[in-house]
Amino acid sequence: MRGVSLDSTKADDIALVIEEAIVSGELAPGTVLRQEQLSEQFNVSRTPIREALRRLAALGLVSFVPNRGVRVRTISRDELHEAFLVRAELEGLATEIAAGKMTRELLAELDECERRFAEISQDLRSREPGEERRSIMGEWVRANHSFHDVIYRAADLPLVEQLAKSARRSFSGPAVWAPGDHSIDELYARNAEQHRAIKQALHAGSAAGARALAREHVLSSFNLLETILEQVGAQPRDWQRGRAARR
Amino acid sequence: MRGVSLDSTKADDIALVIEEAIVSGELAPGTVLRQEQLSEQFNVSRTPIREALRRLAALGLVSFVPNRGVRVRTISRDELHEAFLVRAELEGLATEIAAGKMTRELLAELDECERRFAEISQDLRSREPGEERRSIMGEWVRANHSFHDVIYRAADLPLVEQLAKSARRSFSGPAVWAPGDHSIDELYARNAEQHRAIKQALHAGSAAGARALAREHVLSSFNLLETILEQVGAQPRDWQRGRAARR
DNA sequence: GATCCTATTCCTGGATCCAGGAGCCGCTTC
DNA sequence: GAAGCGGCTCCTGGATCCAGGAATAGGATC
Repeated sequence: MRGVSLDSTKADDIALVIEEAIVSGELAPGTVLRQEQLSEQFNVSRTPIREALRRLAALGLVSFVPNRGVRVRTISRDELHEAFLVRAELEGLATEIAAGKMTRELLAELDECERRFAEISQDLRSREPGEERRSIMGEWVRANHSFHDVIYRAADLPLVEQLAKSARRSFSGPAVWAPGDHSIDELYARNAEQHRAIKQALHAGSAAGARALAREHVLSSFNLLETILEQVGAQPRDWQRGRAARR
Repeated sequence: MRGVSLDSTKADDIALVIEEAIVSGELAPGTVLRQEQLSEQFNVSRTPIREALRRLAALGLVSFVPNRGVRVRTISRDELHEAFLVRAELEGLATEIAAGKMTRELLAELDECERRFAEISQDLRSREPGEERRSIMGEWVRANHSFHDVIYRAADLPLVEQLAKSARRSFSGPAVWAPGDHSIDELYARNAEQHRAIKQALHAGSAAGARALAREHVLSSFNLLETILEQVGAQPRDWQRGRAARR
């Protein structure tokens, strides 16, 4: 395994790797995770694997059925909606608090992130759908996160940050929408505009404005996302109790 | 162990018991949890204990230091504040959503919970400080929870509910404040009033009003709590890396 | 007498082993 | 031919065993 940090257990390392795989969409929702398979994949015994899976289960990334194993959690549209509602409130809160704590350095950093994000958004929209677009999309997601991370840093609310990120995690965006779809261009444009507005509100020190903007930013992402999902025809499957149910 | 539900592993059962012990304050913050001690206490091997501890660590109830064990998480005033901020937003959200979904049955149930809560609050205030007061306080906490639970049930937002409860959990109220202290009588009175107001807003179907009331309800609890903690003189200890750090 | 080094002990993390539950397949029986 | 029953296999959950890190106490050295 690359990057095994000192002062961490194998279980923790493995949990992080699996988590990353789930969030990135590499492990599709519904995938069954076999302890033995994972243990040989990571060259460890099943013990740390089980501890890692316990952790992921507690975080809600996998669902756990006693004596029957774990599988990557599928998320229903309702749950997705809820996750966005929560994020909207928490990001609103964090941004409100941040408004009163922005230093000159943080504002500069925010400007830079905003600029970069706008640049990448523009870049993305100018490209034709295709494979190279997918790679840039990774950049886009990262830039998006950096922007919000600056705000979290300013707000200095670790718990809020952790919860919001965990809610953000519950939806592995790029893994779902088709990168070769121009209908998300609207998302790029709108998001960039919203980031700009949030940035300005923070410059102005407007706590209430920043909160409202951040909240709407998240909610509008959900609305747009929902229409995209409808077009793509994503089908959230219920899977409790498994395979060829009946017949 | 009492109440081992079928279709659950020992690790899960144990995690729940320990969680309860932590939340109720039976296990004081800072307590070191030894695997072997727990294993003989529950009459199991260390394996399920470790899995239970992993789960609690993921939930944030204990902090985990590799090779050095776990201890019950101490919470700083800042963290406590944050937890209340989060709860305020989430309860506000849930209550807003609930406002549009209240059925006749739910309203009746809410009335009953509100009535009971007011009754217990009144009962508590009329008593002199003492041991019997502590037992009633348990009733009070339960009644308080039931009231909010009705709202969560109406809102039908499991994720929000889960997160809010986890935030609520982060502070084990009755374990901290002294039951023989009349300064919290104000809390009882104010909480009862606020419950009544929230109930009325839900009857009126006022989503915005219900949200604001619920949010302020939580925030005001924190404010009052803070003054009480100051009186009691609670001292949140940092403990990272243990004891005699450099004299 | 104080400090640094070392050995011992304790405890956690990981590996391996064993028991039991769940699904499946084939056989039997009606 | 279909349904019910019993055994087989796979896989998880739990117990036990082993290795290594951390703290401590004791001794050696300055």
